Amino acid sequence: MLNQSESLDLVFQALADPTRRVMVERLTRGPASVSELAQPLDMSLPAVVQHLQVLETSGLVRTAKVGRVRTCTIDPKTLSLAEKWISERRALWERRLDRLGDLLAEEDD
Amino acid sequence: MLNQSESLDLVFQALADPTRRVMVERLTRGPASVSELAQPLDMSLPAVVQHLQVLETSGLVRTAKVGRVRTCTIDPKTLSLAEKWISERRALWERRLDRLGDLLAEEDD
DNA sequence: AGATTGGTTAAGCATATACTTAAGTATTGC
DNA sequence: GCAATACTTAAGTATATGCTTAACCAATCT
Repeated sequence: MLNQSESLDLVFQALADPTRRVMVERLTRGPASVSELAQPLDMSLPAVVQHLQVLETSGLVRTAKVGRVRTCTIDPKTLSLAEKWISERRALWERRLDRLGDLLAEEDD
Repeated sequence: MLNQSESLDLVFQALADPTRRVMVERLTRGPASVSELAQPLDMSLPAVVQHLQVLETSGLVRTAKVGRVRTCTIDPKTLSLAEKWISERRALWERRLDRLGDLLAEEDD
């Protein structure tokens, strides 16, 4: 099992590549096979599969092979993990700015 | 000027490192100098500065030097950029699941 | 059965990342 | 002025990342 920080490492690392984000975008429109994912991408199939593995070990994507075709889907829980980390920091920062505003207002009294 | 995709590359890449996330967390509690940022971190000062540079070129952090001390603050706009990308994908995926649910419900008629 | 499709494995390579130590440069305090 | 503080610069290194090509395997189609 991975701890929270290691998971975030993997998710943000996975999202840091434009090819992988294109793959994620494609998958938000529904499941796809490996070759469907590869079709718009300008690189070899093994390269696509390597990106797919990064997405899979990050937890962002789940895959299952039926016959000879591997079907890929998004796992939105992992996407939320990253979203939550960011929104919490932003909230903290904004609360701080509010407190700062209050302090300045008090000083005007 | 950077395009949207390149910005996202840099932001997610910046957030993919636990040391840098700790630095961001520290900065959400208010501005800090380089040595204050370095203090809880178990690495050399140049290493911290290198991380700081990654955060700065990603746009997540802004710094300004006054006298001999460099003060660092968060730029929440960049944090929102990443948050927005994720939430949009998640929304898209959830809408898709809803439509799928509707379709299945119709089939029951 | 033989060819095609869809994906996998392995090996190699160029560049990027995450550090390190050593030495240097401006402020600032005494 | 001299020392301490707060970085800064440079150079080196080990590991990771993002590809490539070549060869392989296992379902499916004809």
